[in-house]
Amino acid sequence: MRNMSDIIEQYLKKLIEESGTEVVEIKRAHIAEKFDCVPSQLNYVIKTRFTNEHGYTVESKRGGGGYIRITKVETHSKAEYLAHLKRLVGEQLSQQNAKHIIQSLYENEVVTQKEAKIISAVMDRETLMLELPYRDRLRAKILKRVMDVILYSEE
Amino acid sequence: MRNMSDIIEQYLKKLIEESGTEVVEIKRAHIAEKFDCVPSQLNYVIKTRFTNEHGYTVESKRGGGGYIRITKVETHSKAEYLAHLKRLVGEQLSQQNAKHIIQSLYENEVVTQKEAKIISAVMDRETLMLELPYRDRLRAKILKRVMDVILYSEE
DNA sequence: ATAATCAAAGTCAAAGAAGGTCAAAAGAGG
DNA sequence: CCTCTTTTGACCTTCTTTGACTTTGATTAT
Repeated sequence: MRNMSDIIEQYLKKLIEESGTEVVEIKRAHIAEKFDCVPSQLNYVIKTRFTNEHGYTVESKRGGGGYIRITKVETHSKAEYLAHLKRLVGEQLSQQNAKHIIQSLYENEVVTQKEAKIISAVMDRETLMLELPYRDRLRAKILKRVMDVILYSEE
Repeated sequence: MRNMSDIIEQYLKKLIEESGTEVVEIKRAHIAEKFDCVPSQLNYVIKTRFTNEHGYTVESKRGGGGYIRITKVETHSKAEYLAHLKRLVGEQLSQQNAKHIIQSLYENEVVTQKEAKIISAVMDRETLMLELPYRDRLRAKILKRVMDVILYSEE
């Protein structure tokens, strides 16, 4: 094994596997001590090896009783499909195109009807009280974020 | 459970549930003693976990025979409940408060977990690339629109 | 009645306990 | 060498715990 980050990565993945639940909750300082490194190295490991793209979701809480929770998520072929749509969205997105994409998501059973309605409502130009270059940019940003959540939230 | 505040929160919620009446009345000092903490920790727990945004109302009385009464806001009529939350949102909404409200919607089974995650993602400050007075306004606008959709999209 | 006293609950700010960020320094590979 | 990745540490933000002090309500003594 080449370096600390790789070792910690393996360790965390083993923890997840052994837990049998696809979830592991750690104390940053505790792991840091175990591997004799600074706490922020954990942030580095997580940022480079447990990203959405790698198929993980990370939540955390500060303060007393704080924690970092890493969850592994399944991402079959849906990932491809969503990645494709995200590329399609690009940096700007008209309301028209947004509607089409949401319709596609619904038809492919990636979102329910209610979810589709929520997303549509959010991206309506009435809701996004902004002038035009910005509005389309925000809409693109929102839809791409939503797609990430959809992909990485199916338990 | 990770810390005292979380433990006390769970305890109080269990009390409410078990009472069957959506109300619970406690003695601050008594609970503090039970959990071996200072009385003012109860105020902290209440202020951070039993707010209006969370769907609770709190009344209290000082002096001899004093008490703290926590009431869970009735959610029998979804319309009423959503109207209440919309009023709470007002014209501006911080990310913090948005989180609380979404949590409340989830706990009251008005939205699914996936829907909650989608809505949270949309309202994240990372997503709404705007400076501060505008961002909170947009967030308020979005959440209220989403609530409308939720209300009118079922039954 | 009034005042004094006791019995709650409320407020607030400081201290403590996590985790997060960022950029500089150090290493590894080509 | 030059670039990319990893390691470190100083500083930041968020959340929790604690305690001294305040306010309010009830009771008791004058």
